[in-house]
Amino acid sequence: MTADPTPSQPARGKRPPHGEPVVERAFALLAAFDARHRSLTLAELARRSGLPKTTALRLARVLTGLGALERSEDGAFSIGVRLFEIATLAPRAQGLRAVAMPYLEDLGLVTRQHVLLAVRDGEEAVLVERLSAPGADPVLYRVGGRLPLHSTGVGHVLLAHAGFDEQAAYLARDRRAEPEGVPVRADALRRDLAAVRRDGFAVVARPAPAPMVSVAAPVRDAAGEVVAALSVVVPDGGADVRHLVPAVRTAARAVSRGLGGR
Amino acid sequence: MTADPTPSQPARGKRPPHGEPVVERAFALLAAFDARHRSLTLAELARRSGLPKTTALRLARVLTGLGALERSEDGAFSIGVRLFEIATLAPRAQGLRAVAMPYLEDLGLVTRQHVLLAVRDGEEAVLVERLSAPGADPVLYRVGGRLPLHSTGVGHVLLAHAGFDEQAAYLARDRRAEPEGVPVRADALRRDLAAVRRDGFAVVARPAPAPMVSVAAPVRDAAGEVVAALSVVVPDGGADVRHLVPAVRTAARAVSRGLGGR
DNA sequence: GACCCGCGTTCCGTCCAATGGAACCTCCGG
DNA sequence: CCGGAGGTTCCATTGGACGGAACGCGGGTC
Repeated sequence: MTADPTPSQPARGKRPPHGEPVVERAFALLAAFDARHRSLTLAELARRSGLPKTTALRLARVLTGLGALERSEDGAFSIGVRLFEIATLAPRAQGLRAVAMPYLEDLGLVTRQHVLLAVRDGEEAVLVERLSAPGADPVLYRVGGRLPLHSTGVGHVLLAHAGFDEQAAYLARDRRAEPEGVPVRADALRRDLAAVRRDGFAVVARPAPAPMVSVAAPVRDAAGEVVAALSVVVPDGGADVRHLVPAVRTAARAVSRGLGGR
Repeated sequence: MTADPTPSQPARGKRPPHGEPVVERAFALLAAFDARHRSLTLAELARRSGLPKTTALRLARVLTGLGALERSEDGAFSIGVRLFEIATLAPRAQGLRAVAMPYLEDLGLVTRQHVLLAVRDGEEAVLVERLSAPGADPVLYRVGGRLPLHSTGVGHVLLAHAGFDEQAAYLARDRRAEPEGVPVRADALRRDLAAVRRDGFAVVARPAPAPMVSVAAPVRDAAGEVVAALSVVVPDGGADVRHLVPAVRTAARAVSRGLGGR
């Protein structure tokens, strides 16, 4: 028995010392999708989530059974409608959107360009809604996508009203470049944010692909806390955009009132 | 060992013979939320999901860490923005919505009432988008909510183009009442569905709370499969609603073209 | 036509992550 | 002062999760 014709014993099923908790792994599968990858094969899913193929398959099947994922006839996975259904119950996303929608539409009809509604999640803003007029210029951000806090109108509003500590942490670390490599000066940004708090609105210009200007205002909840920001984005024609300020602020206050705030 | 001074040994940590898989339990927590319960305390979460309090807390914390749930200062849980972000990647929900939006808006401006966009999920329709004109009548369904397949315009369209087996199964079993208790005749419904397939649109009246009529048409993908339905809902004034048919069909075809279909 | 590669899938021996009762704290209302 | 409910930590136990091996298959290369 020294010379074994099968040199390696089977050694089936070895769980490696440290596996992340199951739920986190399942979530990693969901997180493997992004705007450029809305449909993934099992192999892609396994690669992008960093999970072994077998584990990815098992979990993906469970998620498919729950409706969180869907599987098309060719075997590819995508995010399921059931997950969308649950996500519509998020107070800060769909809940907010529901009360804001009419006012956003009004604003869109008046300005005939883009209207954005965003909330802050950590160090970025998440776009909750975007309305774009048919003739409007390039498409900037995607609903459900993330925007940087510096360099966008809604970002400035959200950052200006963030908690003191969070704001300080952001300013200390995260002053990367954004449009095409221009670094953001922390002290200039700090002054801007103070002005936003004082004036109740933000105006941010972006030379990026096409020159655009954004006018944004805060949305408050019943407790007076800033919970979202709303903005219009128009082409920067050098003309005066200040005349948009009253409309944007009025719309933001209307939404706030819809939330029970002032 | 017959008379034990401490009658019950500690017996800590007893895993009951059958626990559902972890992922399903985590999902049960998410599924505990609904339109009337968008914010739940730990105790409510445990009750509604059927999980022990301890387990509910542990899983809810994991989900909170992942961003699927959020916890407010008063300790209540709600669906998180991160989950919304992922859900926007669902091709059949947000993906569809993105291409349909402009046409829905056009339709809304023309009819000045409600515009609906829905997909089928099992034996129900899920509302992907709803646009309501400011002056429009009562609010019927919620984005992300579910509609019955019989008794709604989009439902008829989706059911009419469902797979043969699924349609037969639905007709055999599920002819419950809907508006206020009127049972649906299977044979009548079957005739209606045939007409929908033949004519390319559906007209469904509802006496329910206020009398409304819905005109719906199918949306097809690149392969020609019906993947969604789109409709306008207007008050039933006895007037002719047929004049809405061309507009609805045109919009539906425009969306289909946007999906790469005919 | 033999070979290789990548994908999706099933199988199953191993073992650690998940489990939930006990116990403690706090905050109410009576 | 006490009973009840909500939220939390602790921890002994074990069954569900794990993933390498192995297979069938389709498509590309030599």
